Amino acid sequence: MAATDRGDLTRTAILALLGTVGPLSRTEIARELDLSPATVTQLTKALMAAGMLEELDLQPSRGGRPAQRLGLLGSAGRALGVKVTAEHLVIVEVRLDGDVLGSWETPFDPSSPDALGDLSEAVADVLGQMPPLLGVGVCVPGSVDDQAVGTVNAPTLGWQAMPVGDRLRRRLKLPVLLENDVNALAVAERLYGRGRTHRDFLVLTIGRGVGAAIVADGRVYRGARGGAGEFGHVPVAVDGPLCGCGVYGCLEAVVGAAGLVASARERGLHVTTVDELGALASSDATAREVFTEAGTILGRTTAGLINVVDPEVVVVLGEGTANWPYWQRGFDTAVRHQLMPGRRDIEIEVESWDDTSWAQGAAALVLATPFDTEGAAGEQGRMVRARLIGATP
Amino acid sequence: MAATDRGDLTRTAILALLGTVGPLSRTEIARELDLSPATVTQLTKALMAAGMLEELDLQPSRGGRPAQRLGLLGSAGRALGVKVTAEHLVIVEVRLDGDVLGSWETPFDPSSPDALGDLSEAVADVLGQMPPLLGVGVCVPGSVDDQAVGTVNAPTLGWQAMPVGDRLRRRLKLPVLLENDVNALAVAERLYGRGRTHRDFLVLTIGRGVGAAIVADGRVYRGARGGAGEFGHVPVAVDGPLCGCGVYGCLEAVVGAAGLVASARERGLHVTTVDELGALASSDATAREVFTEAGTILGRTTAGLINVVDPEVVVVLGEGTANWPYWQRGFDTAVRHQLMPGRRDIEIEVESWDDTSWAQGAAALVLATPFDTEGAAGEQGRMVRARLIGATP
DNA sequence: GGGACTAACTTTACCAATAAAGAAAGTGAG
DNA sequence: CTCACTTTCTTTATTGGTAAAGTTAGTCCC
Repeated sequence: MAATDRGDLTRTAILALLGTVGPLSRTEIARELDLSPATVTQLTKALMAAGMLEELDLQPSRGGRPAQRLGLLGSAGRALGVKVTAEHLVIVEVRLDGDVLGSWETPFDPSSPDALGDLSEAVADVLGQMPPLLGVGVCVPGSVDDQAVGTVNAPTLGWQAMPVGDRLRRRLKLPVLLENDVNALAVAERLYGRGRTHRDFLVLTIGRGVGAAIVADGRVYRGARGGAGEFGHVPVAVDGPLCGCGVYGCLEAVVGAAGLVASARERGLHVTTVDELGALASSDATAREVFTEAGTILGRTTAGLINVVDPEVVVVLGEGTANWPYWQRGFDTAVRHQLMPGRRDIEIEVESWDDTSWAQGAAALVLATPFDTEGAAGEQGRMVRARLIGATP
Repeated sequence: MAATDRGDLTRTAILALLGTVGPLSRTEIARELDLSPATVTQLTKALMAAGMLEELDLQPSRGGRPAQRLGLLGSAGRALGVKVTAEHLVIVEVRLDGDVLGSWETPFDPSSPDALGDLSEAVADVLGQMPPLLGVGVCVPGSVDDQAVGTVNAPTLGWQAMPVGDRLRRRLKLPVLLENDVNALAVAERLYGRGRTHRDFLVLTIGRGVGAAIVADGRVYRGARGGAGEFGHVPVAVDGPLCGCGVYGCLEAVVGAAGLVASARERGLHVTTVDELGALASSDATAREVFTEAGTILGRTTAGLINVVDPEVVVVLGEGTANWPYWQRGFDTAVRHQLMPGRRDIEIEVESWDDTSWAQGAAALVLATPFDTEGAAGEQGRMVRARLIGATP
């Protein structure tokens, strides 16, 4: 992009790279960040002079001069990640290398008149306990209009044009990044998961809602108004159940948590949550059938998306993956059945999941900014990078 | 990206910009190409010294120093665009500003043992008649594996791993760019159509097949293996008709040309082509019903895609648009019905279409390379730019 | 007609990154 | 031990582009 306004982007990218994957040689850094060796030599020299990097051991030679590994000196960056739901907040503290240092959970009412104040205070409380960090990432089940400002539209929370970013920044005096929850997961996946080796992939989430994030050419695609990835609202049934979005027959209404429970009750099962349904499935064929059918519908719809987007890998995440073995029967056959020939070998991977995964995604928003070559995170990203350079003694 | 290897990218971008939209002031150029005014001053100075640009009239002042418009001197670039189908080739000659200078059509048999030889000769014949040009763009109904090489997979043509690019380059001694046909249309749209004002849009094509191209952040998204946009193979019916791809119930099998005819005959109409069906529709309600139903299915599926991709505009193109008034009844209501609230205001535009439109898209591949900041077109793109700089006297 | 203002350009100093060429530090074959 | 070769890193000259601070040429208003 620019020649001079990239700020410390490249410098911080080196620090962040070493922070996330551990010591590397100069050549490896160059390869990883798509720089010339000359540049890496220059920048690492500066970083070493500033006391942020040190030379470590020599790698055994592979037929030429042995590689000199470089390692981070001093504290690696840390960030806070916040997941906002209609009932509670989950906050995690994550180190640059992905290690979770701590997690907190508090009840939260997004419809309270001063919801943003409550949110700010909850985060501030956690912050009080710890040394300064790079920034705070927040993910919400909705769309983020202008990422630089952080205006949130989230029907699930009853939020419309909520100035979440602005408010948090004023209270916390830290860079604050906002993003849709599924997109945040995709950022985390790009930083620590399948994205390290793939530039084009899909992240699918199942749980209360159903979502998708599209990673194209290594970047999370946000769409014209930050609303890309509303996979849950692809129509799958002409006269399907009413969805929370007001439309009938959305995928989410059919295979989301509420849809599963409804479908189970229609079959005479007395369950009120997906967890109960999952527990029942080990012994009850009808319960398994509910999952299988959901898997079939999800699989068919996913196949369509794969045909349109042509990813290398699909990663499945979300609370719903707990019951994945039951989904899988239907899903696998449906996907393979509906994929175009030549794409049937696509890898579909279900990754581990726990309660803090969403919040970890949010933290990744901050920890990924040093790699954000396009400067998409804007002003907030620049601030994060400035803190990374400034923090290490 | 790089500092030094961008070649003449910016210089050619200025030439191409003036070629496509006509004379502009330095400030306008800077705005359009996302450069600083200083850079534009420097580069235009060089281009004027080289005799490629001239200063024209002064624009009336808008409160400050009046803008000095700059215009191209000498011949603007021209390119050839080739559309390959199972029956014939359409070739057009297009000037940088989008003007079509000529068009040719010849029968073509892709299954002939020397199909690539036939193709090369057909293009060479046309080339023989004209002064040298920037390059040749070729679009095919299929996917292009490695754009730099130009290896084509196109089931419709019976082509698998066909080295089209390689062969043409050797015969023509010109830069040759290959692309999927719908993606090529999207490039043209980006250069001359809605893309001039929108960075995120969808191109939908209806006709023999059904396709889509996704333009995200101003770039045509090609997917992991160049196979993005296979919208025609999204599943829409559980027990639908068999599609050419070997799967049952694809959108294309239902609302593609063959699907429409089949559906019409099921209803007792004696038609063998969509053209006949279209002619009949003006007087026959059943024929109209066929289109309306197809429009409904297309609309519902498109709404799903819009929900996932969140574009600003959708452009509908293709032979099938001739009957659009009949599709529209079903399409419009289905789309509005299935779109998430807040997206219902999306603009859907049907553009004019003629037999050479596909080939014009192919030519746009070449004419757009000067703007291809990411250098996606690789070596061939660089050659096109070199020719643009070299050609103008 | 003379400031105050504004928009369009230009100059200058500088910066980030590169290519190209070379130095450094090993391996392995004869 | 020496020579050819490989890989890693460094040096140097150069490039493409920028920000910041002019300069130029108008308008508008008194």
